[in-house]
Amino acid sequence: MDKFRVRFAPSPTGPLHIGGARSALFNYLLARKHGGTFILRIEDTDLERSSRESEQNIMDSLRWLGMDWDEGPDKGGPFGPYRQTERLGTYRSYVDRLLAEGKAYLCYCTEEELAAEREALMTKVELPRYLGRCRSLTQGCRERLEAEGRKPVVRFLVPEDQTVVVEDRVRGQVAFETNGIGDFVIVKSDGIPTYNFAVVIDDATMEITHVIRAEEHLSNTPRQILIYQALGLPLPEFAHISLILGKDRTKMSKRHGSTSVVQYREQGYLPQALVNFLALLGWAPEGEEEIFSMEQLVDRFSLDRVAKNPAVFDMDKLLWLNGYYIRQAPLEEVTRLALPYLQAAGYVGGEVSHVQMEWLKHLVGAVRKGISHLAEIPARTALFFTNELTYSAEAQRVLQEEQVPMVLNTLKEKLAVTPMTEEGVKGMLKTLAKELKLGGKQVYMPIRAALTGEVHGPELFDIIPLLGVEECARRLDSAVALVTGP
RNA sequence: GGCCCGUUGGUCAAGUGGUCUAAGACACCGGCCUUUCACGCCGGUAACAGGGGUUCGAAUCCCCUACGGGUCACCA
Repeated sequence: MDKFRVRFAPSPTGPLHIGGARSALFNYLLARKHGGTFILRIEDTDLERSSRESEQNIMDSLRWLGMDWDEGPDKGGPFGPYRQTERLGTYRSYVDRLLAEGKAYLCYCTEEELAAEREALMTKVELPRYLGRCRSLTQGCRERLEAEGRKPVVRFLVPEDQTVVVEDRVRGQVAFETNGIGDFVIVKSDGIPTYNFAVVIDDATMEITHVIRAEEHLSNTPRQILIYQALGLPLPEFAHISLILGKDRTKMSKRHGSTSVVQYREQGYLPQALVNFLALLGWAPEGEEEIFSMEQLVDRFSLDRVAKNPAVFDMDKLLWLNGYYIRQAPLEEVTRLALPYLQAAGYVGGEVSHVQMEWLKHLVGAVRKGISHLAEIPARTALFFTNELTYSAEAQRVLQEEQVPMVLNTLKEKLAVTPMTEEGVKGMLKTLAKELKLGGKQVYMPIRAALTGEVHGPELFDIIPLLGVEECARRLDSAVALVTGP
């Protein structure tokens, strides 16, 4: 194959959906694998719902995920423009051809008339579709209707008794009968083409070689093929990937929780984790390895191993995968990513000094093991930023033990002469238990409870240096005061 | 409802007629590690939707049924 051109063609009617991101990813991966071209095309023919905001969101999300395009509305390219509303002239010439050749016609039916027709067919238990009432209007008829102020749409004349076969790279041959397809609208009354028409013209004129998109488009494909044929345009290869389903096995929607890429971004998912996860949804690698960087995915991805069946979005696995990436990534990077969450919680100011940064790295390193996404950071680190510790029920119980005041006071003394390093604290803690002749649990649990208010948490040898001698002393005193009474 | 796609453990999935007494991952359960939780390590429970064929032999091929999904817009 001398040329490999694929596209991701979202309609900018909302933030980038997780399913859209996966479609984009599959296209991107294949383009990079084959040294081809990845094109971003904005399908904004729905004037009502499209917005530049959404377009921007989609581009930001794609970039955040690590997908860059070679041609697109923002960077141009030899086949532009890349926004459908800017290609109206192109569509017009093709529509005129269809009209001139009698392969399409004007239709003046009103919405009410169409609704009535649909209703009638439904009650007769027939396929609801357009029956072709305006197929052969006379010139006079047309003039009268236009005089009434009716704006026509253009309908494609669907040939009868034909079988259209979609050659699909993931599904094989899929046949459709044209009799089940009514003459469909290709240009709306406002002069804007519909999706089914614009997509064909764009894919053809942009010389797209492989159309890889979600399965919901499979049923539309025969319509599109009919247009390709009517215009004598070469067909691209098609590949329809299955949908992503929610837990209840219906198409993933807001009801299932977060569906847009930005939401995951905001909750502190790493783009690498999301990409890895999305790739595994509907595609299976050859070996048993499941952790892949974008580069590795580019290397291994192939349409042959894309599944036909829909996949349920498994939040548990995403959480695990994200936690895995958080644990694996360089501490420096995770800290940088965690910073905004700490700032939003008011724990850290806008300016971060070098010393503070080192402290933050230590902090993040101490808590990263137990989290699956960065949004958990504030809750996990709250104890380091509070002046008034609250003690959990278990912590209070632990502090009631009789040896506690003695343990805490001894610790306080030792702290003053202990180097605030992991090793220093570790050694001090060890000798403390030995000198006191107490079981580990009897000394370490009270310390933990006094210092954090909890019975679970990071390692003591992380907590103590992080808190510092003074703060530790303060907390120790508070705890002692609490149990010995005023 | 018509058309189209799909159906391997709770989830993602490997498997393309014999090597399947069916892999791996997440989740779950148990153990180890850890004087906490987690992480990590080790182990375990758990599946070919049902029924007919074809075949010496079927998770793999065909048919039917059931179930799930998609689509039938002047949305994409």
